[in-house]
Amino acid sequence: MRADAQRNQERILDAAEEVFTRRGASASTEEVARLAGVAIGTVFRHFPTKDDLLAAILKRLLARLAEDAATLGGADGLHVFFRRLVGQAAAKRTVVDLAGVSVPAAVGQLGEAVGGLLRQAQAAGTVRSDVHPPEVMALLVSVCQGALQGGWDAKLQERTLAVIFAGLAA
Amino acid sequence: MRADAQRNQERILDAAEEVFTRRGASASTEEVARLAGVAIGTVFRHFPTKDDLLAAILKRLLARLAEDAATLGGADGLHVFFRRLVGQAAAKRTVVDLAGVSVPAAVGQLGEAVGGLLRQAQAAGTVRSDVHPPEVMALLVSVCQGALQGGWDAKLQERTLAVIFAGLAA
DNA sequence: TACGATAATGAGTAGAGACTCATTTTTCCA
DNA sequence: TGGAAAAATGAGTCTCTACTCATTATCGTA
Repeated sequence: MRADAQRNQERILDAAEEVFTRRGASASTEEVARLAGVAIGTVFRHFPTKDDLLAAILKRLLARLAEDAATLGGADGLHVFFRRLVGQAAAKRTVVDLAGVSVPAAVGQLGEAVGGLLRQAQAAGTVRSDVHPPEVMALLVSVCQGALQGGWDAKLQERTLAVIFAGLAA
Repeated sequence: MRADAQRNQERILDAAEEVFTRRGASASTEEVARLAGVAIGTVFRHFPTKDDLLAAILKRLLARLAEDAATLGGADGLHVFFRRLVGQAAAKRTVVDLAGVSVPAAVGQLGEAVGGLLRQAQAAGTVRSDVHPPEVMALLVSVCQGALQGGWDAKLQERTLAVIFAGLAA
């Protein structure tokens, strides 16, 4: 891949994340191009379809989360991850507003990372042993969407997570 | 209001709920008109803007929930309400996907109804007394969005709610 | 540096969907 | 029942945006 192509692809991804994170998935591709400083045709050369672009940034977002989760661990790694996710979602309007996009592989990776955190928390006795990965993922998605929707302030984040943590506690 | 006008307004609301609940808020106004069996102009006579239509059905949905909540009560009324909401959200794609619509009054009513349920549950000793209405609403919204997004099956609904109920328990 | 291959450009196309309005139909009261 | 007000109709307008493609610019190699 030529150097300018690679540079532009990264610029486009960054711009797309910024734009879709702010204005939602219905923002126009032209706005992405403008922010990236490239022509509209360039965006479509790299991502033939708007959905391809959405899928690409969603994949990157999920991969970043999985990576983040992988650096955590220990007795309260899961709790830290919950807090980070909610904090981010409350601040931004993350792009997890469907649009029909799906990225199975990236979701799988994140799932495994979260599974790892859960196992460690259970081993440390911080979390009940009859809790399974699927409901933990479900809670993460829920609380992420909720914070996103409602723009929770710090106090509300803390109190809501307190209930969930109490529910997970041994 | 003339009889035909009232009849059509109700038909339009029903059709809109059906269509937007199924295909999401980006479904076209024409599809609503078609399902309602009226011309497109009639829809715009009753609801001058698509957002007005969305706001109207959101308001009706919230009012219905508030009414539902008001009929519940006792030690586990709150739990029943949680279960119903999640069950509905998992089945349908409820219209709470923003679209910039807001209906403060309807939200207020629902909030009061939920507040009542919380008070009763706390009086009965089913729920901890240091839990406040805002985080209960936040959990409801979260879990509703989560179920909506993920299409939870019955087992996942049960397990996820079990964690939350444990967190709320005295 | 020259040149072929790769990429960028941006005006243009096409289609979808929100909204309008002159005309026709329906309601309902005197 | 007659007729005026209210409502319904639906073809048409207008804007917005995803996507194309002939042309121009840039890159990397020999």
